[in-house]
Amino acid sequence: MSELILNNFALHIALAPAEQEQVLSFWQKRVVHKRAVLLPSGDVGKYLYFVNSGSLRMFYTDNAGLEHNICFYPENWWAVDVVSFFKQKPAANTLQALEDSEVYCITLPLLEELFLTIPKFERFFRILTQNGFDLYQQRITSNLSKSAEERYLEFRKRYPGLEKRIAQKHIASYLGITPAFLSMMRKEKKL
Amino acid sequence: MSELILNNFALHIALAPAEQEQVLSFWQKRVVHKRAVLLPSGDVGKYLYFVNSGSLRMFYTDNAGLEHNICFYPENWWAVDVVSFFKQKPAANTLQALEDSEVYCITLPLLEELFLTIPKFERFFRILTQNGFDLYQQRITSNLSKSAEERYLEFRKRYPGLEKRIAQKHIASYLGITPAFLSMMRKEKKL
DNA sequence: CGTCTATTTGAATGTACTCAAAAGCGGTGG
DNA sequence: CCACCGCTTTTGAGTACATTCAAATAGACG
Repeated sequence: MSELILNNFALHIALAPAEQEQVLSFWQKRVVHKRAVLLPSGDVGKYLYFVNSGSLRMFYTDNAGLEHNICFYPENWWAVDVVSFFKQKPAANTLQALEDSEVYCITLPLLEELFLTIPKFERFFRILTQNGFDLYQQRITSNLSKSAEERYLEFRKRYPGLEKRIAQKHIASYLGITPAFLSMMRKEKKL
Repeated sequence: MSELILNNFALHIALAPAEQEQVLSFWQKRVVHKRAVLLPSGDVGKYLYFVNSGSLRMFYTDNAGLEHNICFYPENWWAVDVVSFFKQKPAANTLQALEDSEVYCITLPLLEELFLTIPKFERFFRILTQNGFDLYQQRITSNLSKSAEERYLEFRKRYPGLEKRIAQKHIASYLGITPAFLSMMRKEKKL
């Protein structure tokens, strides 16, 4: 069986066959059901996740109790509240499954052991953080400079096919518009 | 003379007096004039900056040629296009001085030497990246969930007094509104 | 001091919103 | 397996927040 997570590692670092076997032993495979909460806001992030199948979302709940989707994590994405996990602080956001999903997870102590065992993983996770940084930076400029329609097209480009798998209200929340407006826009513009 | 940059290091790591002296030798002090461009978009980021006095901004120029401010860096802030500097790729954004400023800068090779010489700097810059990540994440939720007025108040809280030092159009661009609307809002709401 | 750019102000406009109602879809239990 | 209940999406009408454009004023810089 070809493991998606090994292909993902291979994007940035080369692992010998023996190392691949060894690495996998650090990870725990878990199945989570649709709507399951992997990290409730306020809790300290215990795991870092790799999504093997299905999809997750991270969202912020505002003072009025409204949820705002910060990011989606379909298969082949890494999901974690960076600050909560690495600094072991209460999470400002919630991590939840959008579909029945299969994830690999690892705790911080084990991740640190992995860094000691196979040091090139330091490099791998540094690159991951930088990519996440880049993603967020693009998201900010996008929110500042682009219309709702352009942002929707960017969403479709970043997450191909995801619009058919998850609720429209989640996409609307990610774009910063109302579900009603997204619905109208898709009809008018034939998107 | 008490160095602002040393106090900044002390926020996350402890340095012995001898180390402090040694660390400073890695940095180069530079004076930049108002409107000077420290990193033009398209160039590969050569330096990482610490702002000792004055202020910088990072902005994205869209297809229509309009500038959108991603972040401000007044004194005691670290300024860098993370992806361009660490991955040595062409910058998507521009880094420019908003006021006459004094900065400390370091190249990537020298930074890597610093990591080898005083390994706890690895930790320092990892924390810095995580804090930047946190900042961006908050900015995204803020753009998704808050009104222009609330975002303006957040800006004032994050950058105390900066609204009196830089042009309103830059603040408007940071907030994602027009200068005309910011002006009107400040008048109506007495902000 | 003059020029250039930034800010203010006002009027007309548009993008995206709220609220409400109807229709559609999905999950659950009988 | 179907019927029902609840949540999601659609649709429409009226509305508000923020925009554009233009002109007047103020401020910064050489």
